[in-house]
Amino acid sequence: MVRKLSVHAALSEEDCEAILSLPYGLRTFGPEEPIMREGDSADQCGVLISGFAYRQKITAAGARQIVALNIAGEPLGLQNIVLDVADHDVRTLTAAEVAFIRRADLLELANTRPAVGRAFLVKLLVEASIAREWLLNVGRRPARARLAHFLCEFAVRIEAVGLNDDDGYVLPMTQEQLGDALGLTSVHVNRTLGVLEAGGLIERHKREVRFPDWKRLRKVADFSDLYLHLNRQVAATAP
Amino acid sequence: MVRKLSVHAALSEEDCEAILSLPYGLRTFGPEEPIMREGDSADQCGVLISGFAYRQKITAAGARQIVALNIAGEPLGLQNIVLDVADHDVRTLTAAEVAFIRRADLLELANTRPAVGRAFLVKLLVEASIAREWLLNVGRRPARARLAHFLCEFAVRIEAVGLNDDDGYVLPMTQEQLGDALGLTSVHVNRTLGVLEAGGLIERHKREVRFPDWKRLRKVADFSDLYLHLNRQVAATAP
DNA sequence: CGTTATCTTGACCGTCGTCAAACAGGGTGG
DNA sequence: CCACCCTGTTTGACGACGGTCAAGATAACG
Repeated sequence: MVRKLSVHAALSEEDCEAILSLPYGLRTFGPEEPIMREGDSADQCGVLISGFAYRQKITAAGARQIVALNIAGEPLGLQNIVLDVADHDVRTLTAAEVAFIRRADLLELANTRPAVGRAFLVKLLVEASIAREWLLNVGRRPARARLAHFLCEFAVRIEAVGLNDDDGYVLPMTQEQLGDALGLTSVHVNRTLGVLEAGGLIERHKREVRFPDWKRLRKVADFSDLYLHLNRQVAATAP
Repeated sequence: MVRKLSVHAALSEEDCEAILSLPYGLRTFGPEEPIMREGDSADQCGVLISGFAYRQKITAAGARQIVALNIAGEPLGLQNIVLDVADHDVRTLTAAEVAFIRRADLLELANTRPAVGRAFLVKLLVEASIAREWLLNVGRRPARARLAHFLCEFAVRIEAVGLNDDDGYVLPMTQEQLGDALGLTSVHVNRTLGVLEAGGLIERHKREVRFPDWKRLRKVADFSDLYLHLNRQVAATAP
């Protein structure tokens, strides 16, 4: 279950068990509930066991930007390992379960089992890479490509952990949340979805999205999965 | 000199010397030269000894987004420690010197001296935090606040390493680069600079910028330096 | 069934982009 | 020393992409 963590770095069975044997507290959340808040000084890290979560920042003017999406199996407050104060909110998107692990335990584990520490580091770096791609997306792509890119990324990411109903998926978010992730308004997201649909690039029933012409969508989205670093090509282990 | 690295994490003298004693290759760059390219599989990391650098990504349509800025003293290709292929370009902004260190050496050092590994981790996390703030900035703030925010961040960051000529600084970049960092066009950057100047929020002669009313600028920019994690409040060391 | 959140659609407007030209400054070479 | 060019800055006119406001249509939910 938590083994999805090993998507990026090869972890031995022992490593996995070591993680699973850590003391943790399991909490259940409903949809749209806060997990951590900006300004919190947390001494715990979380692992998302099931469901979806997202990270957001808010402008003084009240505008919201969703800065990351998290899928079941991904760690949540990894920042807290060394930074004392959270610089953004973490919230559930859907109902979700989160396993909280004490920072000290995690640090110790990383010390005794380098492969585990490595796995966390990879996760961190991939998240940073995704943030950079989002920056490009929000800063430089027009709405249609921007939305298409998001849909592609989501497709690839959930397929990597086997959560997709093949050929498509149901988006776990409202159009308003979609807009907040893309730097658009919900109204414009709605219209742009319509454009993609009219162009035969997506099909949808309610929140379910399918991709009748994946190749063309990728092209429109200017999507390449290089930045997701899915190939597991983790650097050679230390000497 | 390289000691600026320790801005975020307390490093002992020994740690610093251990870093300095690593074998490295020093390279000198002119302005606007590539340091690493997307797709490269580098086995080296760099430390920016002097000058400024930036990271960029390019759209298929040719639009550029600058996704990060690097100041003298900051590490450059830290991603390469565990990720095999670079997902973005790194280029010099001004003339600069870069010390290249082999990945293996860095990994070994991080193993033998936990404080050093910790320092790198903090750097990584702070960079990720900055990326999130940029995402908020580009996605949700109008041009005036967006530009003001950038100017504030730059002021605080270079002051943290003592590179500012007190009360202001000279921006090491063209308005076009500024636009590419902010998701704007150079034309609009120019006009927005004019607006800030007309409002008495900044003064400028050529590329030198001064801040006659720092408090008001901060307010307009909606700037809080929390996300820069400058307070050195690094989490308690491992048990 | 009523109540609420979400989606959809329309009309209108503004911020920002595009295209283009003029201008300033700094190097270079004749 | 001046003509020349190249890069960067500034300014104008115009247009478009996306935002705002508001209303109606669908669903979800008690």
